Amino acid sequence: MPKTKRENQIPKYNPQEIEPKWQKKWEETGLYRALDFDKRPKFYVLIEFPYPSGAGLHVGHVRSWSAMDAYSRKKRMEGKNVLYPIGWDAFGLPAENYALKMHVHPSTIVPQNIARFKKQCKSLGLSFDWSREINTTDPEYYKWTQWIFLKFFEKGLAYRADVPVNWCPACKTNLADEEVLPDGTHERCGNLTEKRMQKQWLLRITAYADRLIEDLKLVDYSQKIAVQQVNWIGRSEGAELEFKIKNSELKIKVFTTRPDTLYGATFMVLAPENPISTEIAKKNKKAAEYIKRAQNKTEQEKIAEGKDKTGVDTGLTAINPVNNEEIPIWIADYVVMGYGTEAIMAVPAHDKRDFEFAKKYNLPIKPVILGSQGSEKELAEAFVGDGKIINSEDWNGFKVPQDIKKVIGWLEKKGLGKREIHYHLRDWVFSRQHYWGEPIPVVYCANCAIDKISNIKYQISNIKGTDYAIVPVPEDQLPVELPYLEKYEPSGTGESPLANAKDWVNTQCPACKGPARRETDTMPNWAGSNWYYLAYLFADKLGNQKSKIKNQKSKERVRSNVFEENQDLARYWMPVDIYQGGFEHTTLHLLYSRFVYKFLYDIGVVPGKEPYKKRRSHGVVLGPDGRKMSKSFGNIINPDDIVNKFGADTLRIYEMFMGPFDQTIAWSEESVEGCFRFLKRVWQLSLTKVSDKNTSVKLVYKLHKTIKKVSEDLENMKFNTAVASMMELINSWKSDQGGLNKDDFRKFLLILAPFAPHMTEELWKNFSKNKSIHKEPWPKFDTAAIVEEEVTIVVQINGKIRDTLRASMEESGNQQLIENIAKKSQKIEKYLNSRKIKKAVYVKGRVINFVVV
RNA sequence: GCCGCGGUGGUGGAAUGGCAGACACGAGGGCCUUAAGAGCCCUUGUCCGUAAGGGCGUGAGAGUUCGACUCUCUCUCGCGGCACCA
Repeated sequence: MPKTKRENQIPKYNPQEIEPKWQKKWEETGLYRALDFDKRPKFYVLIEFPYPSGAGLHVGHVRSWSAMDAYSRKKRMEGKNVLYPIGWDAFGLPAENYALKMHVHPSTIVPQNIARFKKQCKSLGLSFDWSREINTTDPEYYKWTQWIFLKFFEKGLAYRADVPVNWCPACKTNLADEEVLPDGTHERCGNLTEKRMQKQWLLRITAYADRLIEDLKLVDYSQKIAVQQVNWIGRSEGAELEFKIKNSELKIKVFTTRPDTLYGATFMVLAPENPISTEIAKKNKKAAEYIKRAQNKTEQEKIAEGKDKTGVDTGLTAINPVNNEEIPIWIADYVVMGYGTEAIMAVPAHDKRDFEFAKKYNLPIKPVILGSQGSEKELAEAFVGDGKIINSEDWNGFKVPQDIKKVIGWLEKKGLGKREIHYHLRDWVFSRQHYWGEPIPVVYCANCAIDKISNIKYQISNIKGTDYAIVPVPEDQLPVELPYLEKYEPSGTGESPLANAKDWVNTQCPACKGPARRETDTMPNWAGSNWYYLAYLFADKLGNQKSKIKNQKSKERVRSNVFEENQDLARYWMPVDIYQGGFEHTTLHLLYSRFVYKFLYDIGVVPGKEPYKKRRSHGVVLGPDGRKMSKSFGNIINPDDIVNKFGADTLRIYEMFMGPFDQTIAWSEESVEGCFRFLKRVWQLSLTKVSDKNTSVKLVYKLHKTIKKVSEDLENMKFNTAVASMMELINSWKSDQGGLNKDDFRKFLLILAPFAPHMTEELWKNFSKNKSIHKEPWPKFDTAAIVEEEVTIVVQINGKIRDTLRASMEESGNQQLIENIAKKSQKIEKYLNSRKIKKAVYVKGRVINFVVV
């Protein structure tokens, strides 16, 4: 006896068999290749290219890429020429740390990791255009990362300076401000960073601060992202003023956003790091001690200390430029270094911090702003609201904040101050003391530093008492290749391990041909991702097709400039239509790459001001226990396991179904099974309930509703409800007596295709022998089919639902008729009995509400 | 402190100002099976009630409205960002 009748007749849904088969086929036919200059409208979908870690693909990658894959597939079906590329961001600390841990050279381990990532991506059936694969560690790629640096240098936007940097003792390198979390820890490794003075390369991102804010108007970023960028840049407008120190040549420069409170300044505060503080400390022991103590505090000590303010009176006085009043000068660390002028005029009556400080040290408090209900009595707290200026001679009666402009105008006219803008954003620290990065393409030449002409031409850097000219490596000598180093551990001294590559370091100066030293610092791991979205456009010229390049003579290839030569490609493809990535990159990669693109625009090699037209971020996928996935918690979900057990289609659908795309969500194994069940049901129904007979009116209605819903939801990136609506459809299909007509089933397969590309391709064989479902046009819903013939109208009494009634479309247009039907209902009659109807509100086809008394 | 986002069943979550809880998970019951699994069917916000039916329900409170998960205000809790930033 056969086991059951069914099992013998119907082939089981077997993703392990179907999926690899189609993946192979798609690759062979180049199904997802984007065509340059194609006549169809272009559509550029970008996901953040991964850093190929040793851990392999994360389910978080899958969430983002599957969803954008579905989006890309729909766009293709809608007739767009879609570019959906992938590459590898393989330089940087994580790769190097991993290599150190595994005792394998990064140049060996990185390709291994890439191979694994690639295999995993392919097993998901993502529709990447693999012909454009890029790798930031390829010399043909980083040659152009270096070229961009040279351009920055040429325009004076890359410079070396002694600046306080964030040093990570664990990673043995300095970091950019953006890489340090508010508690002072390194965002990658979690170790506490320290402040150090060090000579560093910086990129002048501050020169672009206003444009980075202003041009957010040109793009569509989600509110959250735009706000965070604006906050980070932290623009504030105000005035800069000078206070003379009594009996001294020194002057204290202050920046204030409240020049209107100038008459209320009762003391001044210098940051301990302010050079004037240092000067004062020379003759004042107490001040010197205080400064020393303040500078030794770590970030965490400062946090522990809270807002409790400390300070020291210098005994000196400053002269208020408006009224020549003499006020004491203090040094206190609540005035921080690195912002403004590192000195303030303190107005305790109208600033919370100054108020606290004044109370603690018994300093005078003088109100100069009167609020609407305010009085001039002793203040219990600082008054920071709007009001009228008082006690301020010429300014009395001015209203703030409106009249602050007038105050600044007044000050400017008298030559006492000027309008000034300050930013939280600081220049981007662009050098790292690590091996695994792009070498910075400059050399240091002592000889050229002596030469007077060169002196004008080059920046001079003093290293250990000797002046060196910083000579850029000429473009035709790029790339400056990273030498192979057996030992590449960071030294911890602040010097890059590259300094040990003597043969490489000692070189010839490109300018004077004399002996010179190469720069040994490398670029941060953000360097390669600054322009990768452009690299995809001409990937074939960036080492992507190695064989081609190796055949060319080296000189030929350096003479050409990929940016200048491929502007037509950039004009065709740029800007990116939608850029999707992690929220954590908002003030890192996203901000950096906008800055770099703007620079490239300024030097005329890219066609627009902004690289990304639209930016959305996705939520993090947490472990099943609701915590961040991590080895130490043992809660990591490996996508391979899910693919092996349920197939890629199930994994993809689950990650889209799990919740709203932009929301953080915990993994749930049981819910994955639910999605697997869904696909199994589709498979089953396709084999049992598809026929040549007409689909019932009800089911046709449901189908077209679903087509409409899925089309809209995909467009709005509401992947979870798109999947839910298809589940609803199959529930109706399952319970429907007849099932779907072949042609209607075909339509259903088409809308499912972006979500479950393998299964739908397999089932599509019944409709087309040769043409892939992914080449088919996106179905349109039939407006006539979704017109309802009958509607349910809710009957309310005073807004409470008491009954529902069915009416034809025609009837629903007649309020009087509906009212009458409703009134006749037994349930309603009960409520209307002996009560007076004050009015009846009718919303056509929806609700009839009787207001009764 | 400032800015932004959010609070809906046992769980993840749905709902152009118009039937709250779609869809899924979990749970309970049943069918099928030697059994397990898979599959299928029913129930599942909560309280009262055998039932019919009814009361209550979207963090709390007020408001606007014929009608509020949805809009406004106040509060509260949670998440994220910025922060002695002058």
